[in-house]
Order: sequence, then structure tokens, then C-alpha cells
Amino acid sequence: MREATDLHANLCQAIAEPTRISILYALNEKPCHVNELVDQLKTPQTTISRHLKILREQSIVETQREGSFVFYSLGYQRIIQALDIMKSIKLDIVRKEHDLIHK
Amino acid sequence: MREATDLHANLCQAIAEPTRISILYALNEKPCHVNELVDQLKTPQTTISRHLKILREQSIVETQREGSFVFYSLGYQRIIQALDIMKSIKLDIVRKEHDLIHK
DNA sequence: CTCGCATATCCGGATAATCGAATATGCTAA
DNA sequence: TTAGCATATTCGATTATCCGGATATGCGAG
Repeated sequence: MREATDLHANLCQAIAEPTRISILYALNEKPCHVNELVDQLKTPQTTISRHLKILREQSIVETQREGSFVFYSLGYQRIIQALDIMKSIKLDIVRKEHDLIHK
Repeated sequence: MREATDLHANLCQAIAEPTRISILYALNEKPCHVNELVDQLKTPQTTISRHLKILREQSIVETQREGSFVFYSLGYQRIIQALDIMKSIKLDIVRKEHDLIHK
């Protein structure tokens, strides 16, 4: 199952980057065009477009042209469920570390 | 929330690698010591230990010494839930691609 | 067609991840 | 103590990832 695991890892890899995580949560609120993401995340357009390309290549997001704008939206809403689980685990870990330090 | 997102991404990053995914699924079956993983995954011991270190640093796995062996186990079982969601999404994507090709 | 905005790609350079052999450390038993 | 197995770390080399400025492409308005 090497190959399947590689594909699995590729998908995980695609969401394992701070800017891309922010993009996914933003798109979960509502579909956006590129410049909305640029403004919202205060990140250069070049950088946003590069990350969007990575998400597109993994089919995590979908695009729809509307005039000169390109709207992005989540292809699979349950990617947010997976991210939320990871977030809650991280929260548990941080809390546990904090408790250890403070006796 | 840049910092929180970075931590979130670090955790995601730690699970986004084929060998580490295989290790996590193996540990989900049962706790193992290092050489069991080496045999099971047919991967050099150096490589396994390096990946285990990364998982340890993120508190994803826990260790317990027993004599000269070190047993590893999952620190948070729900990491498997997150991985399963990602796997099911990947499966959907692959199926969709397949359907497109075969009309 | 041309202009201008929206978006995508190209480029070079910096940083980080991966590998496995070699080597070090830790523990047990004799 | 020493021998030997289990595990961890160091090393150098390779490969991947990231950044953002510069630039290219796509589309609508005029």
C-alpha cells in the first residue's frame, strides 16, 4: 500500500501549511475571489495564488470564473472536520504542557 | 492568530509523510517497539527512529521503556479519525477522476 | 485594438525535509 | 567489567518547499 499511502500523504501535505490552513477556513466561511483572500490574509497576491494552485492540484478547492474574477470554494467540506480535529488535539497538547509547567 | 495557525500547521505537517502515516496506523493496531515497526514497514531503523522522533516532538506518540525495548503508542487516538477523513476524501477524488476519464 | 484590473506563472535564492550509513548511547546479562 | 542487542543521534548529500518581485495571461470596458 505504499502508493495509496503516498497519495494520502500528498493530500495531508497540501493542508499542512499555515497560509493554506487560513485559506481553507476563510473559504469555509464563504467562497471568495483571490483578492478577497489577499486582503483578508494580508499576504501578497503571488503567494496566495501559489497556495491556491497547490490546493487546486489536490482538488481540495474548486474554481468558478465570474467575469474577470475567479471564485474559489471548498471542494470537500469535511476537510474542515479533519482540520478541526487536529486543532483540538493541538489544544489538548498545549494545555497539558501548560499544566505540567505550572505544577 | 498567526501563531496558533503555525502550531496547527506544525501538527498537520508532522502527520503528512508516508512513513509516519504508516507508523501511526500500525500503532493504532497495537503499541509496538521500534524493531517491530522496522520489520513491519521494511524501512531502515535509522529512518524509523528519525520519524518517531518527529512524532514524539509533536506529542503525537508516547513512549514507555520496558527493559531494553521502547514501546511506542498513540498519544491521541483521534489523530486516526483525522487521517481517515483525509483518506476518504482522497478516495472520493480518485474515484471522481476515474469516472471522468471513463466518461 | 488598447487599457487596466484580476489572476497565474516564472525566476532566483533561502530554508527546511529526507535519506541511510556510520556512530553513539542505553540497557541486560554474564 | 565486557559483549551484544535495542534505540537514538550525527553526518553529508540530495531534493523539496517557500518567498515575493517581475512578468505573463485572461477578460471586460471603451
